Amino acid sequence: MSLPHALLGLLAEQPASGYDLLKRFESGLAVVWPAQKSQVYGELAKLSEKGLIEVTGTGARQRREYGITEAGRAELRGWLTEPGTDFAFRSAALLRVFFLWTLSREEGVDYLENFARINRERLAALEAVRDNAEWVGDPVQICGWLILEYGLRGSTTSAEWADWAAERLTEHL
Amino acid sequence: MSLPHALLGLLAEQPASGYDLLKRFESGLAVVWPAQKSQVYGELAKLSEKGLIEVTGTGARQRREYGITEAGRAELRGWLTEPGTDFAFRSAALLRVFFLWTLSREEGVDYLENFARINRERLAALEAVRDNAEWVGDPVQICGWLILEYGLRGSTTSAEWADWAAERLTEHL
DNA sequence: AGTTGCATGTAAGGAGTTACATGATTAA
DNA sequence: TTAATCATGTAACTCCTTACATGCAACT
Repeated sequence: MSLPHALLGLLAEQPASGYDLLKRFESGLAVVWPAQKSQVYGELAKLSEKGLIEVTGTGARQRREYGITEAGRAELRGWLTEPGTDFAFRSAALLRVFFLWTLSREEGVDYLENFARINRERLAALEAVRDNAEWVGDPVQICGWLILEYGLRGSTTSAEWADWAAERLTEHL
Repeated sequence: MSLPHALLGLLAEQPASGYDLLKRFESGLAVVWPAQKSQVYGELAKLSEKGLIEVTGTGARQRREYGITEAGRAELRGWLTEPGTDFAFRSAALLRVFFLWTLSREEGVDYLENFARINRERLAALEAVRDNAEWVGDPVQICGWLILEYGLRGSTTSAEWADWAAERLTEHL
């Protein structure tokens, strides 16, 4: 159950509407946790029912702004500090690699080269984010910076691995 | 839609029962794509209805063995070669990092140190797999080996990043 | 006779995706 | 007045998880 906690985390920083939250997902959070609008609006309703967030104001175009409650902050804290934390991750792109032996060598190598290319594109995009940001050093931004660095290191590692894997496939298949 | 394709991929290698497939998920595939038994049995029924797999034999204890059909191989091939491939991944562990600023410095550092520890444990487990395996070099095993190497590199990168991130948090928060 | 491992599922519910649907406000 | 953007949702469906449920076979 991560989406509700992601919303609580964003609202812990400042009040926001569903629309605002969706934009903040797209620019940043979506890299590690994508979310659809129907799901965000649905979760906001549930969180509100549970008293973890509350409507703090309304605006033009039936805008409804939510803020986190004390109960919400406690829930967020629990999620961040509980010991049995979920480290599972899923990647369809890696799953495919298990089955590359069913293709020809050329097709397999193509797949891995594409894998490398996608990761280099992502790396370039993240470098642009890093270079264009103004680093003021508030705690929120620092955590974003940590994730950004993870992205930089991770896409580099992935791209290099895919190059290596393409060579191994060429050699051994 | 990855689970049905994962099953097709495993059956492309050799016929197997739901039980067999579950064991093969646990030892290997589950790292990139976890699956529950209820889901596997359910998917097998669906794939069979669609004609992508078929019952190839029965055994003791109502064992039912499935094999992939030609239509199934075509479907698998399509999934592996289609251009608009899904590179999204989800990680609750990284999502949490976005919100470490809501904790104290000590708690944040604890989280990252635990992150590093988990990755070093995983690394050790993968090294054991690598060192205990007999490498005969058939195509199926080579693809497994590529994934294993991804795991080794990825957990190393993740552990080193977490060390680095813990230092940054200590310095800047 | 009892335990372990093999083998298959159902039921219920929550998480996530895709498509559809509506309406208000602002700027060109 | 038209288009873009802001803003909120519902409906239908699939995917995934957890808990429950059953029974056979082999070994001790």
